[in-house]
Amino acid sequence: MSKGQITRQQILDHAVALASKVGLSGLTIGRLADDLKLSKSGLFGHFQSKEALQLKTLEAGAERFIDAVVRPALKAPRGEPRLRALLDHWCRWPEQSSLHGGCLFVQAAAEFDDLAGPVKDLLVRLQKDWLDVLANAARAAVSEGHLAADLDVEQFAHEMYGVMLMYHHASRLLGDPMAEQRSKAAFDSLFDSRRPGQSR
Amino acid sequence: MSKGQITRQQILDHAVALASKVGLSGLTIGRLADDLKLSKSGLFGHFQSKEALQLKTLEAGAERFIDAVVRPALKAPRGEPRLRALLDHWCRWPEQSSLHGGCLFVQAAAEFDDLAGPVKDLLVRLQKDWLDVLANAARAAVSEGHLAADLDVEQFAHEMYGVMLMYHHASRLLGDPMAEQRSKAAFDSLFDSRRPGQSR
DNA sequence: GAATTAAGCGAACGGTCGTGCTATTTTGGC
DNA sequence: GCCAAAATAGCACGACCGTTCGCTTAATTC
Repeated sequence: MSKGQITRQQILDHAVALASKVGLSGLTIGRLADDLKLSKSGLFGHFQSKEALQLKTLEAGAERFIDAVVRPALKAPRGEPRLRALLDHWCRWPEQSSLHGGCLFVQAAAEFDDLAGPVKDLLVRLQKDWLDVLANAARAAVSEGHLAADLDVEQFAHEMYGVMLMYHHASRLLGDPMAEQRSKAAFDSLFDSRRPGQSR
Repeated sequence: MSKGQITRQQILDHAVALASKVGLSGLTIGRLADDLKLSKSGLFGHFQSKEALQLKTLEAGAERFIDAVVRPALKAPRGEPRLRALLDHWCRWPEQSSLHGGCLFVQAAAEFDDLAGPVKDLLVRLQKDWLDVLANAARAAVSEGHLAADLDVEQFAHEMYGVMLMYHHASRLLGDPMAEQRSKAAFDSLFDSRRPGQSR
């Protein structure tokens, strides 16, 4: 890997962490350069615009997300254990990836939800991919017999992500010490009400 | 009401709408002044700092929230109907209050979740109040016999807000046309699994 | 209607923003 | 060890940021 690619990677590492705190808009080339002891123009040269930096930062964040959440969860057995692992790893992924500002995507979602453009497009694609991951895991749980055969897996993924979003909100903004417990309970009852043979 | 208070109110009206799009940090005195055909300094004089403007904007948003969500829902009968009304009005409150950028508080939550200071403090207070409203409505549903007597009402409020957050995410960021339907279904099953006499 | 206060304007301040240039240094292949 | 190429620095730019000041105009009070 060439020198340029190395520093580029270092930049993105820090950019992901910084953006999790201040958002992709709050992400600033000057601030980034100061932190990394580069000149503004030197750093700028790696990307050709701020928008490109934002896009690369999102992509880098997605890679870290896969490493911290998706891949580890794949080690858990298909079905219920894997779904639980996805929830667990999701709750821990910001701190585990040293994102002291919480989940990068939750942050970005609020910023870009009504700001059309390439950044939003990428973000939407990533979030849909994530919902697909959840839906596929739910589908596997169905075929394992852990969830009801007639389950709407997209609906399940939707509700499961809702539990995660609320965890993020409660733990980060409200500082609720019961946040994790609450979300686990929410997931439990979500799961329990969809078990096979459940009266619905 | 004096002249000053009138324009001050107009400023806050627009500030709430603008902040819902660009956030409380993206909210800019210059932009605000341009839109309202005021001078920057003239507008600035109404508040003495940007932080004060942010605080007043949050407060103004809270008033509009109460008018658009809480008060209308109180017209519905206690118990299940009122809970459903809270969900319905919450989903519609951004557009109903012409917040084209979605819920001001969801936006602000992402911005300030790790930015200590008076703005975050106020936001946290408002969000806790909102969860209390939900919990109290759930408590009423218990005493009406619509929900199980041993229900953990705070837990219920937590899960219900999660459904709302996911609605916001799905409808605004992802543009999912099924968002409302999904959230209604999520609420239904949340509610159904807590009915009195439900096996848990 | 005069006196007093409030409201708003315009210009300016020091900063930081993203983004261009042009040099200079560093790197890597020969 | 040379030389082209890549990486980085330095500097400047226009724009906008929050904030301050002194001034004018408008509203309120007596």
